[in-house]
Amino acid sequence: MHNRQRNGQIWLYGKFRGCGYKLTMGRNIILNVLANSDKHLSAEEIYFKVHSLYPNIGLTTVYRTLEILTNTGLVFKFDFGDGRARYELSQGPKGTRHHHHLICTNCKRAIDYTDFIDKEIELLKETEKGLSEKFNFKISGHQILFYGLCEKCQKEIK
Amino acid sequence: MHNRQRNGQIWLYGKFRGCGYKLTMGRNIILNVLANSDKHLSAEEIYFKVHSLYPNIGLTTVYRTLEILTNTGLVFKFDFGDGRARYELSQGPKGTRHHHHLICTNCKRAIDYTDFIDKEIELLKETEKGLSEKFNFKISGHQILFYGLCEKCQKEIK
DNA sequence: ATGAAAATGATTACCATTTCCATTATAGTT
DNA sequence: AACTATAATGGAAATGGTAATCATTTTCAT
Repeated sequence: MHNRQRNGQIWLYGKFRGCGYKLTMGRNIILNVLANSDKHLSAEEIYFKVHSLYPNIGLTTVYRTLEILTNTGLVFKFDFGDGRARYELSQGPKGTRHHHHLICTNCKRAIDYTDFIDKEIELLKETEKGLSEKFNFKISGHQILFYGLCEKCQKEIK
Repeated sequence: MHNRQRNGQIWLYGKFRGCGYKLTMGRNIILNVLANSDKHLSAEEIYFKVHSLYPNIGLTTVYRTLEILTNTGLVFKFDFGDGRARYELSQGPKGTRHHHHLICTNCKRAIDYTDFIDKEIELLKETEKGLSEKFNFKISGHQILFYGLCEKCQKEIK
């Protein structure tokens, strides 16, 4: 059992340890939850999932771990404007899984999309280069959000 | 004096009244502050500025007015990820002043840029069209953020 | 000027996130 | 495997931005 937990997300261990952090049970389970779930979970949602697997992990640890993961770049932290942050693993075993988001301004739900990403990425790279030079800004990432009304909310509001 | 206040941002009145809202002193001053200041102010910053001009306007009114302005599209509300929302007028007397942001992950400062916007906008329009169709999503706006280290923080951290 | 409706501000409530600190677990070294 | 310095933990309380409440005041069409 102890072993099963530990074998969950082997590919992450190196990164974690490499930054000088200890790999604890709590952190391991949080990584597992992130890796095995649908994307953009809130801290509280993560806490509930973690808690159901391992009840003596506190919300504090979840927040702390998410902060570390965000700072080391293992996890992306998003703010969709509903007052709670969302977190998702920046890459899976199959490599990066970059995507952008569509946010419903009514129900706050987020849809991921990877369509059109290729063309976007190409433009973004160019833009990043230009911006880096002009503002002497070292760019490490980007976030693209489209706001609007989802199918369901369009009907409800009309 | 009363008159001076009232003449500040004439071009906005129509929009405001057109939505069925009354034009009060407080709202007028908040609009003036937004129109005359550097961009992306937080609610509290707006409150302080408003308060120095007209001390009996409360923080509640600032929040309420900003909410109205955001809902009616007169103001954009941004979330740069530091826990407080930023607000800016969506257009000035000279028309729209759309721009994107560069956020320093260290000092949280935001830089506006309008360079490269044209090419970006073109791509975004295409993307919006594709996404609308695919997800049946009625897109009303977008937000593009680049994260990184500003010139100053690059030196300090190194 | 008048009155219905909307706006106001002070306070309180809310809720996500952080801080504090005494206790416990980790991992490198014997 | 036991030891130890150090980092990690969790519960409770604090924080801080924003929203709700409600009695009072202001706005604006008449």
